[in-house]
Formats: sequence, structure tokens, C-alpha cells
Amino acid sequence: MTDDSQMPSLTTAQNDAMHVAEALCSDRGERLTPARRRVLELLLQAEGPIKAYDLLELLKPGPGAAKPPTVYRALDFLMELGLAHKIEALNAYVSCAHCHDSGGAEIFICTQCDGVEERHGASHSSCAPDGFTIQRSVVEHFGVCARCAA
Amino acid sequence: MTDDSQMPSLTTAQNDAMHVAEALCSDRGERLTPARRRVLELLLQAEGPIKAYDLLELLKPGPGAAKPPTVYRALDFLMELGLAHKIEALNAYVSCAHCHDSGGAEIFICTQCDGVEERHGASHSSCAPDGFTIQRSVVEHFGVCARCAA
DNA sequence: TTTTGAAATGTTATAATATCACACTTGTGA
DNA sequence: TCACAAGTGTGATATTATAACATTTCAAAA
Repeated sequence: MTDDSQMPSLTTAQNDAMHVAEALCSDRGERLTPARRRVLELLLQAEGPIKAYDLLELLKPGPGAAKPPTVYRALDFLMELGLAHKIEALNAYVSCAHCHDSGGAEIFICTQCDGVEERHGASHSSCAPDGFTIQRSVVEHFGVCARCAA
Repeated sequence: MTDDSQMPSLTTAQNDAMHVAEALCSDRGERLTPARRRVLELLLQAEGPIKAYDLLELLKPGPGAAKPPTVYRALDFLMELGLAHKIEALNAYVSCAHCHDSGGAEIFICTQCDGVEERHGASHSSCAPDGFTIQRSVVEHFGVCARCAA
């Protein structure tokens, strides 16, 4: 059952992302519970990276004030499914529209507008030490996006 | 004055690194004060990445127990000079023997032995979004080093 | 040599980020 | 219906980092 009737104002793209998430959960036999759904919505609605305690604040208005574990559990779940990423250098989180499986995303964060873009696949592992097997990579680039540079 | 007489057991390589640090500070007109020197020594002696509060513990035995700001200030100073890096995904710090200037280091952390290796220069910025100007990059690879794989 | 001003440090407190532990609920399949 | 696993609620606490302000240190100017 995909009940969209209670959704806050999501753009079409955000709505699409929710449907993708629902489908993904369904595939994996996971449940997109209200708490998880709400956190994903907030991530999608956020302008850019958002911090766990800011999510917490945004959840407060709802019925039953959320506590930290609620948010961190939801984030862990979403990250597990590749629906969200943590930006390690910011201790902040972003929703991820594309990479629903692969581990390594390359993230570009504009320090002026907070916009986030992702790239995948390009596993520039050519420069790894000899014999080093990469299991997980954190790649975060900070700079100025084309829009802000203009 | 480079007084090495009070140094704890440092390997030759570690000792060399201290001399490099001294030279660098001298070049830059910065002071390698006892607190900064001590933290750098501890970073050099650490097997791998080490956390700020672990450094704090290691500083305790010395005269005058250190407080968090002492450690964070020393780390900030060392990072400023490129003598240390923060590993964002671990909230831990490592000494850096090579990159005394350039911003972007690519770090490889073995999850079995905690060993850390670095590579520089390879600015695989080819896959950046069109028009995006990278100012700072965080690149951290986790996996298994050649020694541990053997 | 004394003054002095910037840099560094000491110290207390607190902010920001994240997890533990355990009780309770809920949904699902036996 | 029962039992179990997954999810959630809740309070406490652990971990990581910084703010604010007093004090010290040190080198260079007077």
C-alpha cells in the first residue's frame, strides 16, 4: 500500500524519489515505516546536506517528539539501502537519487549554495598502493558549482 | 635550537620526521612548541589513526594534564602545516610525512592492521560536474593492504 | 632593559554528534 | 492465538569538538 495522501509538499522529483524508495524497499523485503519515510521526505526537501539534529528539530512538530536514536536509526536504514549518504566531512546527510546499490559515490558539495551532486562508477583506483584492495571509499569534493561561479 | 635530548623512543624515520617538522616551522616562522611537538611525536608513534581523546590520554602522564583544547589546537596547527591529516570517516588523526603544502591527499587505510598510506597529486577531477571548481577534497579508501592480504 | 603586543596555553564549561540498554509495540507467520 | 523478529520509545550516557576568557610566554620595539 503506497499511501501518498498524507505527504507534505514534495516536488514531482521528490515524489518520484519516494516511489523509487518504496519500490526498493518492496524489492528488498524492507519496510518503509512512517519514521523512515518522514526522514527521507525531510532529506529530499532539504536544500542540501542536513544534520541529524536538524532533522530531529524538523521532526519535533509531528506527533510524538523524536529522539536521537529515531533519527539515527532511520538514517542508518536509508544509507543501508543507498537512499541516503553521510557526508563525513560535514557530519551531515543527503538523500541519494541514483546509487541504489553500489557502494562508492563521489560527492561534490558547493560551499556557496550547499548544492550536492553525485557521480558514480569512476573508481579511480589506479593510484592505490600496490596490492591494496579497496572495500569502501569516501570521496567528497568541496568547491563552487557552475551556477554559483557564474 | 633543535633539542632532541628529551625525545622518547622514536625510530629513525620518526626522528627524521621531527626534523622535517622543525625545518618546516622554521621556514614558515611558526613555533613548534612543546605541546605541538608532543602531539606530533604521539601521532608519529601511533600505529595508525589515533583519536583526539586517545592522544589526550597519552598526554596525561606528562606534567600538567592536557585538556581537549590543547590537543585540538595542536592538531589544527599540525594540519595547517600539512604535518597531520584528519581522517573524516574515523574522526581520527594521522601524521603525514610527505605532503607539506598541497591540500589534497588520498588516503588508504587498512582495516586489518590500521596502517595508513598516502598518495598525492592524482587529481582525478575529470568526473567533476561541468563547471565545478574543486577547492578541497576528502578522499579516504578503506580496505586491505598487501601485507594483510598475503 | 623594559615594555608591549601577539601568539600560545590553561581552564571551565558547554555544544554538537552519536550510541547503549532495555522496555514496549507491532506486524507476520506458525 | 501464540510466538518471534523487527521496529520504536525513552532515558541515560558516550564521544567529539568548540566557546569564552584569563594567564603566560616570548620576541621584538622602544
